[in-house]
Amino acid sequence: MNAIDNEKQAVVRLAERFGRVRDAHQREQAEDYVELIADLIDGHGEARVVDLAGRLGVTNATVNNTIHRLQRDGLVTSKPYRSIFLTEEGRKLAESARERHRIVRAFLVALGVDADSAEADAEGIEHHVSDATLDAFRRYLGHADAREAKPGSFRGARQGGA
Amino acid sequence: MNAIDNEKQAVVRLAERFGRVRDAHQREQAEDYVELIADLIDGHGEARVVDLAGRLGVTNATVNNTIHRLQRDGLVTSKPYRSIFLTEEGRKLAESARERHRIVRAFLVALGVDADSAEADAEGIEHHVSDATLDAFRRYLGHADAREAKPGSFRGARQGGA
DNA sequence: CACATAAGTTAGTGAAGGCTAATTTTTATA
DNA sequence: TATAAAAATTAGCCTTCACTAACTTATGTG
Repeated sequence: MNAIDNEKQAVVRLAERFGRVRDAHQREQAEDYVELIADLIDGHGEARVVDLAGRLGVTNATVNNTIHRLQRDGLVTSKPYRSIFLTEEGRKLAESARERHRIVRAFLVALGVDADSAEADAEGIEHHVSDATLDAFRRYLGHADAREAKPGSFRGARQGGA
Repeated sequence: MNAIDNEKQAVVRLAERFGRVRDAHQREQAEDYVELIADLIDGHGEARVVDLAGRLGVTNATVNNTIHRLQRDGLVTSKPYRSIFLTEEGRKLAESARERHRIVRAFLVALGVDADSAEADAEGIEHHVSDATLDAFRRYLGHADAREAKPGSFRGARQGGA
């Protein structure tokens, strides 16, 4: 019953409570946005439309539309011509998305996938891993760490083939 | 340079050639449809709108729309009020989707994920694994098979934690 | 064979999510 | 401070993908 579990439950409740942000694709987009917004705030001090647009590969106008949806759904706040902030719920969603992203990426790297592919695939996979799978990834990382300590054993052959 | 590689290249060429079926979400939907159509043809002898609708959880009308798009994009053929067939290109796409699905599912099971979660997650993950990651999964399955033969070593602890 | 039911299709609606072009606001700088 | 550039917004358009309701075609059974 740790902090992450609490957040996970909050996210589940959130998903159930809000009629909107209901189907998988919308949830994915919401997660991508709040995760990116959190990263921008941490890295730049603020998240602006133009930064999101650049990183997501869409136009400012598209980001603007999406931000309005996210605001309607209670995940972000922003006043016209000002930068974007996460609500408490948005922050929780971002945290849990980041955590999954981090684990998936680390898992793929531990499995022997090159860093670029691992990052690219983690981006897509993070939205589709159940708790059961995420736990399996965590377990594997635990064992991989243990093997790291006493070298000589198998750790994913033929790294870097792309 | 095996048969699967040839198909993979064909799929890549297909994706590049057709202006349509261009973005990730559409590609995923196309893969889901052709994979399901292939399964239905193998299992029932034919793929009908009503079967697709039932399995995908959408209405007949929605399936109809999508089938028209897939037909436009050269992946399926169907005459009004008749069942649906895959084109050669559709069949190749279905094959490669099935192969990825199979590997992802087997990999998750080998990692200790329960069968139901593995199946559910594979459905989503299969669309997001690069060749590099798929190779890593295959390698792990190879090693897991080897360990299977001489028991006693690690094979994913604490199975069955939904 | 008639006709009820199942399956498939069409028409019309709506939201999501993308774009461009035009406009407004903010910011930076000459 | 005036003004140019950057950023944000709005308006209008498009496709996808979902729905319901109404209709047509196929199918199976009395």
